[in-house]
Amino acid sequence: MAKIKARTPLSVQLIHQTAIDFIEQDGLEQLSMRSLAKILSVDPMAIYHHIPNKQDLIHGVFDAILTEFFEAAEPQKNWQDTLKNLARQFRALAARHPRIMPSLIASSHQIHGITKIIDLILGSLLEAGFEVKTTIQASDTLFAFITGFVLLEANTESKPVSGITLQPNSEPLSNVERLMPDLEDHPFSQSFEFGLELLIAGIEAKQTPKKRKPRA
Amino acid sequence: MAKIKARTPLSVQLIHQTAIDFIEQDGLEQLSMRSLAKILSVDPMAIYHHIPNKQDLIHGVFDAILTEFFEAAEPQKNWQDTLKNLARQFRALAARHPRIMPSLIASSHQIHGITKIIDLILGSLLEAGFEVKTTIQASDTLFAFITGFVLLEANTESKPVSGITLQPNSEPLSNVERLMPDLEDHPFSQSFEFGLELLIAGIEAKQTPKKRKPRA
DNA sequence: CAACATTACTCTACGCTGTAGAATTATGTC
DNA sequence: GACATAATTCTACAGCGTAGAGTAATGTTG
Repeated sequence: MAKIKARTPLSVQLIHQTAIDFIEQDGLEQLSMRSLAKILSVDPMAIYHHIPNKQDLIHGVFDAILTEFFEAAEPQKNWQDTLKNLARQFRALAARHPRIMPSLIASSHQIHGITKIIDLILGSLLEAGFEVKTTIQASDTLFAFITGFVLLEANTESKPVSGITLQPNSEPLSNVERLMPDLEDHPFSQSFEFGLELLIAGIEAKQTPKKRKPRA
Repeated sequence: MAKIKARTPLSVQLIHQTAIDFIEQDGLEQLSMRSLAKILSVDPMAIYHHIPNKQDLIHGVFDAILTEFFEAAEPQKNWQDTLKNLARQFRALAARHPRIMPSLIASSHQIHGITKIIDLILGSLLEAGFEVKTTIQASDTLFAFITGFVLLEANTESKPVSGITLQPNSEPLSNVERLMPDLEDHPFSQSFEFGLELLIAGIEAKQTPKKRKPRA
């Protein structure tokens, strides 16, 4: 009884990609080493020959996803455009991976790629001539806005859009109720651009006059 | 063999409070129905008589925590102060519950209290005379900033502060490395105030002239 | 080809999880 | 005391992550 299966050998990349597809389809909470192994037509423990444990698997998935981002977040011709592009690309990534990004953001510590994003932001601002203090403050603010927005958007989209879950509670939530049609019509892109432009303009206003133009 | 234990009867409140204490001490990932039951000196299944399942338990904990917030987020004498106070109180809540709030924010959909916060923000802006469109955009932006910031702060604090986990990767992360002393010295409060003031000022600038003062 | 070393994978098992359903105990009412 | 109802416990199941030992595939050397 010869075995017919000429199986493609397992690899870290294949495992990551399969996990990404799985999560995007069924959600992270459904992902188990066993369910993943089943898709790979492999014993669950085989995965452990390539990846030390489930946490590392998930972190690996996160970092794999983020490499997509770095390819698109190239520096632009001024720091404003660089940061705007960075923000938009991060949001675009979330649109491509709507079920992975929220978890990624929620556990952003320990993920190398996230530190790299902060590094990009810091670098842009420093190069633009901002003081260290302003740079840190602006970076924190921008990073908070971007990640918070992506999370808000993902959480809102994933909730039963029509017929928002209004518990029969005492308080009326009058504004959300009253604005519900407007809220549903209003595209998140506009809110994102609103906040992004507002922040960049506000940061721009903090530039110390002497270095208005970096030197070019 | 008479049983001596005059046990205090279980209740939803007691369960929630015990869970809160547990999570704040050992982390949400350590919380199981069994570990919680052990602290309550009760069979695990006893909890199910008061709470339908673990998800509801956690959501209950989240909403319980948020009631603390609403007591402190009273309206101030103008919309700017109301929103600043709301933001600061939310951050203060996160400081009091550093291990619960990140998870709360990450799964903010489905949590009634979160919808109530958005309602507060929307209400403040509407009452201040902003157009519906601007109100929604400003609300989304502010909410994103606040939650994103709290998440950033919590994630940063919980990571091994000294000796940041710099993987031996190719890229150097030069800016984060170079600024590390400054980053560690810089208090998050300052970044938070920086972003908050910047956003409120930016939103203020979008007020349509005619309604500069609501009418009073 | 055979013999062996190394790598990749599978099998079995353990202690943990959430929770369904039945059995039991405690409590309140008459 | 008798009974109804509510609160708690017992037992059990399917699933989880993964340790450790065993087996099969592959590569290397004669």
